[in-house]
Amino acid sequence: MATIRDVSRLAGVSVATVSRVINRSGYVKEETREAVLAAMRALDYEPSVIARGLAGKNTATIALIIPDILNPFFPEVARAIEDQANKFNYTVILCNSDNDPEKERKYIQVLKNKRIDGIIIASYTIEAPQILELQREGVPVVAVDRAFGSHPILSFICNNREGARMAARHLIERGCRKIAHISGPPVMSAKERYQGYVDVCGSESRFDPGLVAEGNFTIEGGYAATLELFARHPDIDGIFAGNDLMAVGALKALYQLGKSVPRDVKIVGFDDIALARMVVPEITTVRQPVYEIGRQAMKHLIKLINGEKIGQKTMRLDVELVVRRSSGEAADRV
Amino acid sequence: MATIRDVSRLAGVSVATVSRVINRSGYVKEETREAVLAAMRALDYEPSVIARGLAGKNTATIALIIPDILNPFFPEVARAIEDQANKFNYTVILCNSDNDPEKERKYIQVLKNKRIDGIIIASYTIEAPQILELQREGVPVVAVDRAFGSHPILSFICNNREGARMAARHLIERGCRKIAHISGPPVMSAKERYQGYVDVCGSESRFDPGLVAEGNFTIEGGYAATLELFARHPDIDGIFAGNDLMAVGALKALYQLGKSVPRDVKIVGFDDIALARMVVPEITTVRQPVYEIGRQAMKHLIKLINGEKIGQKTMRLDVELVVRRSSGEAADRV
DNA sequence: TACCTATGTGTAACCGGTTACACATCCCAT
DNA sequence: ATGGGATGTGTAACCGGTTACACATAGGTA
Repeated sequence: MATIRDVSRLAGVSVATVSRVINRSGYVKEETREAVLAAMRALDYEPSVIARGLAGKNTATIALIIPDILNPFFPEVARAIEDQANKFNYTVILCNSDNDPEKERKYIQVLKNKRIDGIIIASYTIEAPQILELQREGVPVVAVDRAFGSHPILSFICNNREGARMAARHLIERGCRKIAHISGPPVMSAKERYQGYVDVCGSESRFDPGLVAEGNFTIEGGYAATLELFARHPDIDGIFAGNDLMAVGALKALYQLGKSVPRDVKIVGFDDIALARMVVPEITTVRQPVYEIGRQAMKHLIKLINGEKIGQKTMRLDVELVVRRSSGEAADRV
Repeated sequence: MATIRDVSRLAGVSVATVSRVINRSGYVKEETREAVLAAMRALDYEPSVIARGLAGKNTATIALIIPDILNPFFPEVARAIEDQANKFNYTVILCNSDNDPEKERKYIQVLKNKRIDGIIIASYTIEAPQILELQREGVPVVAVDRAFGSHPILSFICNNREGARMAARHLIERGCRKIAHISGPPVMSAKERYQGYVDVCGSESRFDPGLVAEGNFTIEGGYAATLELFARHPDIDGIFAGNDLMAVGALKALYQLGKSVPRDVKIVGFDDIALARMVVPEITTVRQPVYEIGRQAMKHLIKLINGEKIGQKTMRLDVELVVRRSSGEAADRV
């Protein structure tokens, strides 16, 4: 690998000049610039990221901290971010935090030590003070799937409450009279979705707090919650699950109970992960613009890295109801 | 952040001595060692990974190159590797290559420039020469889910052919008389699985090359292949899909065709990704020890990084048949 | 006693970039 | 003519580690 001194020697200039050409900084005569570029090409030279990192420049590396890549929601986030990062010649370090604050802290420590340029974080556990501390230390941070109230933290999140309302309204329109909700764990997005459900169904005459059960955002949780709900209310005819995984769990439970979806019970999920289209019947769901969230997160992280002053607050993206078979009217063999 | 010179000053020794303590290299008097350690603790010192990287040492970073994290097989690989890497204080850069050789080449270029310590690669497209070239340049490489014949390349892969035989035999045992195969794209693992299927079913009197269709390892592919197969042979009663995704596609197609699984048709997949347990009925499949493959890959990559001389060849791990509902005998409402 | 080896530590160069500062021109306004 | 800003380039220090080499001392052996 050629070094900057090799280039400077070949071009007959000093390393400072080569550096100026590379960084488009300071003054360089056009002729000199071309000579340097020619030398760089001739030597197939590429500046060492490590060396520039040490010299205080960017390392062209960002970190993505997520709870668990095995949760099918996160590969979609990761892919969006990786694509976007790639476009800007950034490289992504993947960190699974398992929602373990200790693991998170350790990771952040290591990442700072590696002088990564910024962090995109999707975590239920991290709190505002920790992020503000990072910012103070000069590490740009963008949050996704999580908001931090009025703290000056840039975060991209979807309109959970409105999405939940759309889901509930859709079930009502499809003729459901008794609509249950499988909620996520007590984290922001789950709470907002619950709120949306209550906005629409809370005033119904048939409403009952027993129509809500917690499913922890997992298939198993959705399965168990569904069994629990039907034990309490055998006449439930609509389920709004707080995410698609739990909707799939509900589907399995209903199959177990001998109920037909959508004939006997209609289901709506949230997120629109690929899994929603993999099962039979395909699941009606509220589509989060995950790819767009990833794109925006990365785009803005780069702005922060480049020192642009941008307003740091919660950005809400619109959701969209995607109607599929699980809430369809047609008789169904399942 | 404290530097090595801060530590050396506080401990009253030279930076060389501090470095010796950090790296357990050379001679250091026990007393001195303790003084240095105390100073390090007092200053909350951690050596800069960037600086050691520049000075020719490891960067404690490895890269994982996979085709696409959206393919549900790869999050499982990624998680195993990340866990293991973490345990040894390594950090993982995630690279989606989309099986695009050009993208792969570019990534490898960037990774070399970042002086990563090694690469774990799962790619259908990369060929032996490129890996051997990397090795020559001093970059340790381990392949997973892919083998390179007799080339001195360390790779971890499962026993595809034997697994396929187990799947086919299982279908026969469950009473299937006409067993079709949905094959993957023309890559090594798919070919081996196809071979295993032929080993068992090729000699059956009812065997016919028309019982094989290609499904490209995707749900859509499995779906289309199934429709195609049944158009040719409406009496197929068993399907061995080359992976779980295609098995799920087959499931959807059979539902479409009004066939009941497992009553009319039994299905066996391959891999045992989480999805196999998410659908109804759950899919019988040949379990690849993905986590173990990841563990071994990382473990051996570290050995290579540390310069240990280890035999570099293909390591095959055993598979296991996991019987679930899709090949069960009970009548089924699906 | 003289010499050798093992032990212990410091100095300074080096990894490959960036950049503050110095210095030299050139051109223009006064 | 002259002072001053814009332009152009080089020298050398610096980022924070590693390590070759030099040097000092201690203990053992011939």
